[in-house]
Amino acid sequence: MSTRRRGEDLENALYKAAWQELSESGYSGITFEAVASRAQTSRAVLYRRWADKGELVRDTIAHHFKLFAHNVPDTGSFRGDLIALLEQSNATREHMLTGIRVHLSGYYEATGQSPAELRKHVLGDGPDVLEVVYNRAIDRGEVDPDKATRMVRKAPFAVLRSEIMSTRERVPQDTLEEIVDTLVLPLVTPARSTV
Amino acid sequence: MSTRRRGEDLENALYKAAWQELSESGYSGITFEAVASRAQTSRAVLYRRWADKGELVRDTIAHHFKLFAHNVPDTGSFRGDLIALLEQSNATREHMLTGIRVHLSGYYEATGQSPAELRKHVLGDGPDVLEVVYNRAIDRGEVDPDKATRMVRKAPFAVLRSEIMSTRERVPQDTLEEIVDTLVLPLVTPARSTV
DNA sequence: AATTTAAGATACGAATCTGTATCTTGACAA
DNA sequence: TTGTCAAGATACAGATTCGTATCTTAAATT
Repeated sequence: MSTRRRGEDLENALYKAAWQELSESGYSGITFEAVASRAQTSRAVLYRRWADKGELVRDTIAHHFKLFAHNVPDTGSFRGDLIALLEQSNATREHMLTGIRVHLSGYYEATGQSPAELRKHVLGDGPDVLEVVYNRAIDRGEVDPDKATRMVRKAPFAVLRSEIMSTRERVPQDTLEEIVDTLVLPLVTPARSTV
Repeated sequence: MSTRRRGEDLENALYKAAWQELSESGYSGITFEAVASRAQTSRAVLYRRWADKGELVRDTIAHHFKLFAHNVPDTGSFRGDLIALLEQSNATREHMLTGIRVHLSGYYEATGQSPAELRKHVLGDGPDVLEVVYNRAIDRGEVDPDKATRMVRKAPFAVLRSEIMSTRERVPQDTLEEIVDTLVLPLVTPARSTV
């Protein structure tokens, strides 16, 4: 009657359940019980894979973000690229990693790990996607390198994060475009006069 | 032997303990047990005041932020006012309310309250401080009302929040000024030509 | 000084979570 | 088809938390 899941199917179901529990309850609130129940399996299945909460949480976070490795968008325009990046961030909720840090206060204490270690474990240390996009835009003359300060570059992601955190929802496409059009472009576009 | 605390003394000790537990463990992790223990009293004392975790958490948050009511700065310039607002936010960590929202995911589910309701309970609903500052600046001609969109107004606080969340520290004054000078002022300052 | 109030200690049964162990039975491979 | 492996169910003792109830004894009030 009931099919018995195996391999990847099962694994994915476990991670999905664990992620949901983690999002709702945080490190201190997540339980093997709740994860097993949500995944419609038994705790034994979980204990075969993870010895304790620390391992479960660490691997769950890593798995979740491994699914959504960022790729460098190439839409032909800076505006398009940046919106695409925000879309990725919006869809994959990678920014939640920062939010989740609040959620994980107990994790660091319990495991003795540092946020940096977790970040490395989760994201690896590849090249900075955002920098690629900006460099291309500067080459094209779409962006004034002097105006695109560190602060300005970070701003749209900060705003997106803030938006998500207060609504707890995915941000609509309009808003992403509004962020780029009203916040970023006016700040980084080179003065038209100097041609 | 041991003096027995009463009234405000006791109340403050309870709130302090509860806030610390809340910060570390979040809504799902906080327990009457732990709070009582940390406050060096017994659970009975807590149950006399709060019927359940929801009440305890709600009042704890409210109490914590009531200590830091915002007042409207009046420095004479828009730049000064905005920096002052950011300083207040930076100092009182009111922005943590948003961060804590992540921490409270379980709270909303458990109580059926909305973030807006909690915010109202915590901050009351006085006039919007930020709006006062902007209106004054518009009257002075320092700010172009058409440029100061909702998104632009929110941005500096989003950036500050983001900065805090990733460093878990208070943001230095330089950074606050950088936010205002490189992010906000260039966006909202009226065009000089139209005089 | 007498009275009232509530702090703080202790105990309770119920519920939940932990970690482990055992058993049956699908799913897969040889 | 047969054998192996692990999914999933169930049970266990121990720990923790819950909510309540009871008792004493400081600390305020009268």
